[in-house]
Amino acid sequence: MTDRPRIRNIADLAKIAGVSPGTVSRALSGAGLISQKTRDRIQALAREHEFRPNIMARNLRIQRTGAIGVLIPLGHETGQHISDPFFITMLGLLADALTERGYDLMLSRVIPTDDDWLERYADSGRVDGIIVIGQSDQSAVLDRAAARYRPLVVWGGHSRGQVHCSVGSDNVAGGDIATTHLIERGCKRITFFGDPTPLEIAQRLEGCRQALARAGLADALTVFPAHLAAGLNDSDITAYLEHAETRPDGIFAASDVIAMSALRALSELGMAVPGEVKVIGYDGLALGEHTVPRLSTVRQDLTTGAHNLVDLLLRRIAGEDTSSVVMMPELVVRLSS
Amino acid sequence: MTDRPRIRNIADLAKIAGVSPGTVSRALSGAGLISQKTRDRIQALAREHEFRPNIMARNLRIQRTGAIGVLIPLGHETGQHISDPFFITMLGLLADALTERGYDLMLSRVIPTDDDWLERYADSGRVDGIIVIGQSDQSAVLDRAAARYRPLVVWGGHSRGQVHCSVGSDNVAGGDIATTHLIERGCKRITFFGDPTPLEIAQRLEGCRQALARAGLADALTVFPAHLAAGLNDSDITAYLEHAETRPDGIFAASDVIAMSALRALSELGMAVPGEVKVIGYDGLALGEHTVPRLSTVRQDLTTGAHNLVDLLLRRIAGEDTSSVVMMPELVVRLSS
DNA sequence: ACACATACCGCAATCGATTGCAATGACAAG
DNA sequence: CTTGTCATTGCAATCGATTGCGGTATGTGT
Repeated sequence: MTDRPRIRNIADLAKIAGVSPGTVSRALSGAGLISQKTRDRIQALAREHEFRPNIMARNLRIQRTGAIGVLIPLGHETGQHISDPFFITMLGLLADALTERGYDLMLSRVIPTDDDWLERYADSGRVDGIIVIGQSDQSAVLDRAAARYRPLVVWGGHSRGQVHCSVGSDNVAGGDIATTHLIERGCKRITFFGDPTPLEIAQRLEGCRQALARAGLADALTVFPAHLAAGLNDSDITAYLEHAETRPDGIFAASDVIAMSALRALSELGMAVPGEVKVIGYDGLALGEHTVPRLSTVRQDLTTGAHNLVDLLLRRIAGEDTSSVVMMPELVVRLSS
Repeated sequence: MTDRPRIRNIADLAKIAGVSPGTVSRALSGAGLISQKTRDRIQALAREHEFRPNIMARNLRIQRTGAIGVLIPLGHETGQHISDPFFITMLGLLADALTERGYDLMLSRVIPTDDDWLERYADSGRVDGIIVIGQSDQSAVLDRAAARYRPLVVWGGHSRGQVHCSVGSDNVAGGDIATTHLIERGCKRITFFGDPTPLEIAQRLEGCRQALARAGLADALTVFPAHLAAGLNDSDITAYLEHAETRPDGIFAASDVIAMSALRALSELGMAVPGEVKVIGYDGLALGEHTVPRLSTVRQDLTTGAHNLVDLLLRRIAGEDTSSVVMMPELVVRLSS
């Protein structure tokens, strides 16, 4: 074999090819003026020696990394895990969307301790742009970072006056849709399951109130601040349903995960769904298709959501200015309501 | 403000600090001989100007990236999505484990078209090490890459003679445990739900056969090659159960996701679980706690699995030689069996 | 006051690929 | 045979941080 001396960089390859490093670079990177003959020759040589140019060096020179950071701030609830079905679904979709566009995905879970975690990450030069999943309770941080760092988009609720560019569904409308559906099904005593600390949940609750008010049922609402995290809820929810003074005949869960917990609690208490209690979730996750009974829900189209996030981000990276996108959620009636 | 000229590198900062770039580097990176006084002064200056050293340049010089690549090959089944609950759970746990050890996680979905995707990725210099989740049908590729590229570990089944370092549960034992449990519960007609193309599934089926043989029920087994992907199964499974010549009284599903589909199909067909049919899954995912009835399963401890993966990988990065780890799975009896 | 050790700091090479500009060569027209 | 043109290729600076080595200032002991 002639590849005794391992080829470790473009200069080595240039030496055995009898050309300059610059020529090798042009031959391998595809672009640039170079004769077809030498290009073919050098590419063949590179293949033969299993040589691939070092990406880090390229990144440094080129000033781009080809990677997008996906950050998941877990501010309001430390119990909420990165393996939460919602995050995870979104993550998978983002991975697919970014791969299609030729970007890698750099995942970081963030537990905000200080208030410049986002700016630190942005300045580290590790990524070309950042997608944050969920505002959690970090809106201020997001706004401050967005003012200075352009390639940043956020999945979550949209509020008037926010500085950062966000993609999300209209949570108020979604809350309204869900509640209206329960009302149409004849529910008179509705309980909202969810802790309204994060913006999106608060908006869903607002939509819920709005629908009830319109129907003249303003005081038919109870709010039970269930955790977002799967698993933390189960005993709480069971206890709540068991001891509630007036049992609800309709449950609007702020997420599908919470709805699943509710379904199981109801089943254990022997309360028929949808006979005695009707249940509707929020998100439209795949797991809702597998519950018994199948879960009615308000679907946010996460697939186009992910595509929107990526699309806006890449346009921002290209220097464009983009405004937020609010998508319309959609009622999915299955068997739980 | 004095920060008119934006500080973009340590040379700029060195200039306004009146020292050399090298000194700034030493001051910021913590290590190196430097007086406490200048260190404090320079760090203060850096903070004041919101300067953070460029990671790419550092990576190039240091020859490490601080990132680990997590690859998910989707070889045997294109329908299987990255948002599959199992992948996603593993991904979340890996993200946590890697974060703890100070590494970032670079996610890539891989649809193997050629047979050097792994080596290409390894040589790109983008990451310090690679974790592959699931062998899929790529064992040959894994072995070839492992022979040359040290920092590589794989989640999945272990087979004699494999070259790559793997972490996983003993699938044969797991299959045995599940089947033995069904037998003890009195099942006489057992159906295995799962396509045994991937190594791990084949091993679970083998364990199943082994347990049946031991109990003298060798011909009590039917195999229905259900897809691994959630959602693709539902109509197939319903159709199968409806028309099967002899209805099973015990179902061993090769994954919890398949088991969920089976549970729902059974519920739709009005077959009582666990009364008429007993069901057991495999994996021990959180979603099994939310089904109705709660799903019995064979748990692989994914948390320690993820920690093992990270641990072995970091030791390999450090130059150590490590051998594969096979963890013992554990029976979790809930209400479906 | 002198020799010597010590602690800091600066210099400059280095990591590996990219790219503007200059230089070389080939080839055609005059 | 000379000059002009164009296509290729080489040269060297550059991206930004790190680090071994050598130099300078400071401090100690006599």
